[in-house]
Amino acid sequence: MYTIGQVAKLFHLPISTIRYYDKEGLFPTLERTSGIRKFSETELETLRMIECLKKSGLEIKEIKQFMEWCSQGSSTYEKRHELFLHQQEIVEQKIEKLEKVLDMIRFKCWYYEQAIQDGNEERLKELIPDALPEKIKKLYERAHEE
Amino acid sequence: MYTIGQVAKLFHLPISTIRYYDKEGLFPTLERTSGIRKFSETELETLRMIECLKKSGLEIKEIKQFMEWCSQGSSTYEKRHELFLHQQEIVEQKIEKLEKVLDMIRFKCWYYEQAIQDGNEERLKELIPDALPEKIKKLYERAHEE
DNA sequence: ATAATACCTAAACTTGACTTTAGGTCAATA
DNA sequence: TATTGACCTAAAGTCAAGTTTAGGTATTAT
Repeated sequence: MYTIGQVAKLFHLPISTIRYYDKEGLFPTLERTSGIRKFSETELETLRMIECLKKSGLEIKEIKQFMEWCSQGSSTYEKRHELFLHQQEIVEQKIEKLEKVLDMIRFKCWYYEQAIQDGNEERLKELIPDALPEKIKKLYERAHEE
Repeated sequence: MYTIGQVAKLFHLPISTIRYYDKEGLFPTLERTSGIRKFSETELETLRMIECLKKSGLEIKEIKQFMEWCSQGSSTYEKRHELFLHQQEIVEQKIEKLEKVLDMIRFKCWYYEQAIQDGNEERLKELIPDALPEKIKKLYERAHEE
């Protein structure tokens, strides 16, 4: 069993955030002794899930929905499974988009390295887009497609 | 040259968002004819940069700073280069974190498949963490490390 | 005994990134 | 001629996700 302060340290979160999550109903089975929250292993796993689902793009409300399903038992296994299947796709798409962002950034890194060497952008402007070195051209194209 | 409406369509953005970016100073060289904004290729590339930098986690203020550097010419090449080097790291870290999130999600997908088959979580609870199948155990551990 | 800590609540405040509203100009179409 | 459509502004409103404030309790350290 952990107090809110201990949990805050474990997860590097402000206490106020954990209270806020509780107020929003994210710990449906959280117990208290004379008003004071007692966090068990269940709540720690819940917090891990909250962090995971938040990073995957869910809102607090939606996470609350999921936590409600959890406390409804075996009848919601299908729903929970579908949620994760869906979030899997979402996160895979997020990663793909970030890979594209990374190509744009890599292109710009190269661009400014050249600009620093040249002292201006005259030569570079001539190169774009067709006369770029092969590797750089690929970055440029992936970053500019659509 | 494009009107704001054309740009909005090209980028699938609401007109109000583009006006907002302009108000925040994100198009330092944008020209107008009798009050009406005229977007050139420069502004389109700026918009691509805005989207890229936003996805990499920069705030509008910071993007504005970058745009100011752009209009200050060659004296800011170094700063701009450093910004991209830094954002490259940030985005690489973001991707790593999302890979970890993905492991948690994959674990949960497997978990609920099992729970659906079993009709309950009894057997599963016994398996965690040591008696999990090798592949699943790896997902579980990566998702729970730290 | 008093002061410092760790906990509690309700309610107001903050922040960033937009979006909406209310009002107006100008050109073209019915 | 009137109304429709595309543009404009300033200012207010919205939304999520916290954070801060103001006030209170209970336990422990000096």
